Amino acid sequence: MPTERHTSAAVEDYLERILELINTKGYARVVDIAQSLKISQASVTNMIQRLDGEGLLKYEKYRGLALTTAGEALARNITQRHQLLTDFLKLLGLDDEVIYHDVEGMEHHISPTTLRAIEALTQQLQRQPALLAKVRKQTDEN
Amino acid sequence: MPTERHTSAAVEDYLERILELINTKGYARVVDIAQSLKISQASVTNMIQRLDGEGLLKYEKYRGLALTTAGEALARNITQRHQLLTDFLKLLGLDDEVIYHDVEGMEHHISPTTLRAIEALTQQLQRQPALLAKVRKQTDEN
DNA sequence: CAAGAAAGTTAGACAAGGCTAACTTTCTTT
DNA sequence: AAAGAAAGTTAGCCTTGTCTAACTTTCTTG
Repeated sequence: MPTERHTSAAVEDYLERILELINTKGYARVVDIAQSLKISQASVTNMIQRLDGEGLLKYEKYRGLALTTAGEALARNITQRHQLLTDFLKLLGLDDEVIYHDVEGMEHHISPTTLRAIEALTQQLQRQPALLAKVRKQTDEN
Repeated sequence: MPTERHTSAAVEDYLERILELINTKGYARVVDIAQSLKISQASVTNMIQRLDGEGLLKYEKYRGLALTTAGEALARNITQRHQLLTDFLKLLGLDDEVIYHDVEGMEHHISPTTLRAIEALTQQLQRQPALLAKVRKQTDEN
């Protein structure tokens, strides 16, 4: 049985970006992760070593890294949360910048149950363009 | 012009609880705040002194504290975010426990714009019991 | 293929926010 | 009003996650 993970927001952010880099560039170098998260390379090296210790990725000094099964599962999970929340907020007609910022903050604090509910809601809302129009209008008022 | 506040999640949590205590008991003692946030009294004393320094509350050693205008404004703002998010999730039929947990995490990361949109959505959804029923059913499926 | 550039690492510092233990002040109770 | 209880404070420590500066390894390129 997979033992319980108690991942911090920071760890989730790292894994999310690493997966994204691997998916888009094929690999994730320290320098890329640092740029993507807007933190120093030193900080990345540090965290990478910790994540290796925690079995979330395999790391070879000066060489490179790859997510383990556990790490990838976690990364995919976060990515899914990110995507679902983004889809939901997009539906409400919010700016991409605002969406990105808020999702980045909220994604670490949403439980599976709530996520499911929002997924269901998003699905239903997609069939209610009139209702969505009202929401958008009301939001933009002022 | 009120200078920009860059309050941490921790600061927001303190202010929120302090306002809640004042509203329900009429005052907020260190021991109450500690119990409410499930942290030690020492930590509370520490933070209280910091918040006094930042002008968010007025504090007299061994005596008591009161929110300043700025502190109360902030506290009300957080409380509003909390309430709005709670109302929204309640509509989706989620458990109180889940709602509480998720709101507690998310409330610190939601921008005014997104909050407005969710407020508008909540309002519209209240007139769509059939849609909400579908969402709830879909959420509970397995 | 050697030297400079780029990437990666290490060491040491720092801020936030939490803790415990020990001490002080205030409150309560007799 | 004195003593014990409750509340509050201080000091010192810890963890997380960040940083800069200095150093090492790897890559690139003439």
